[in-house]
Amino acid sequence: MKVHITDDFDLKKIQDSGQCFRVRETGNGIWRFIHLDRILYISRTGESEYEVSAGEDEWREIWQPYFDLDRSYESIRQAIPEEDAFLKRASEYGKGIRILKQDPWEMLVTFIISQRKNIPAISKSVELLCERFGRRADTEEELFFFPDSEEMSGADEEALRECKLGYRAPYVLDAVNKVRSGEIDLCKLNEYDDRKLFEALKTINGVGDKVANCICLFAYGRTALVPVDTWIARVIETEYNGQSPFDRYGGAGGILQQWAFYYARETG
DNA sequence: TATCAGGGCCTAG
DNA sequence: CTAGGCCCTGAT
Repeated sequence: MKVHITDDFDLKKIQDSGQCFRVRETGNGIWRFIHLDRILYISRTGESEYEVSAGEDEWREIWQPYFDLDRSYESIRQAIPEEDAFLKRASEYGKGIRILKQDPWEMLVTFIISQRKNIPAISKSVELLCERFGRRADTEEELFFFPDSEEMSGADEEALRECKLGYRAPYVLDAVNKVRSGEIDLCKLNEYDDRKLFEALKTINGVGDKVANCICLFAYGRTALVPVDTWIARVIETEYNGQSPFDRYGGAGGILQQWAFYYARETG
């Protein structure tokens, strides 16, 4: 099926934006995305035209929200004043990135794993986790879904360490326990305001400010929240004299953060 | 081969 | 509030 996307949209930049770790280019300009047990193949076929493997209903109900397509990123870019030269530059450089609305459980586990790792190492661990605990997809290529909390409930620390989780293994076990017991209801958390959501996530072992903000932004679409990692901390220090510029942009701070992160990481 | 840093967080003091 | 320690991997 063909779809039209007129707003900023760049598959390669989305893949490299550091919020998703299982997106692959399968060749010939076709990108593969996985959300829960859905797989999407998508390629650009014209100025604002894309070929997608999904039907109309699935596109509208699953992938349109997934890519946050009801929001105009172009107008967010244009609202940045010229005086804010760095963010102006970063937003143009990162034009095409979207904040993906991904599965909360997957984001919780993935960003617990992410601490003190680089992106290739995160991808490796996530892939091992999928192969070991996830369900195999009914596809020609060997492909595994991200394991849900039930599928991971049989995991012990040793098995997780074999997935290269290191000292994070007990953290992930705590996440499994809290979700399986109902102490944390990832679906219910959606009803909380930003602050409550953030605090609830932090009750899980291994979830600090940075990881909690990532989950809020990349799973719950809380675009006002700004994860501060080493790259963003560096930007705030060197470009803004230690004064974070992101709060000035209210509800869009998290989106600007993503442009800044991408720009800083890609250009050194 | 050795060294360093990596999308941090927890615990002690 | 601040300093170590942590388990490894990827990069140089």
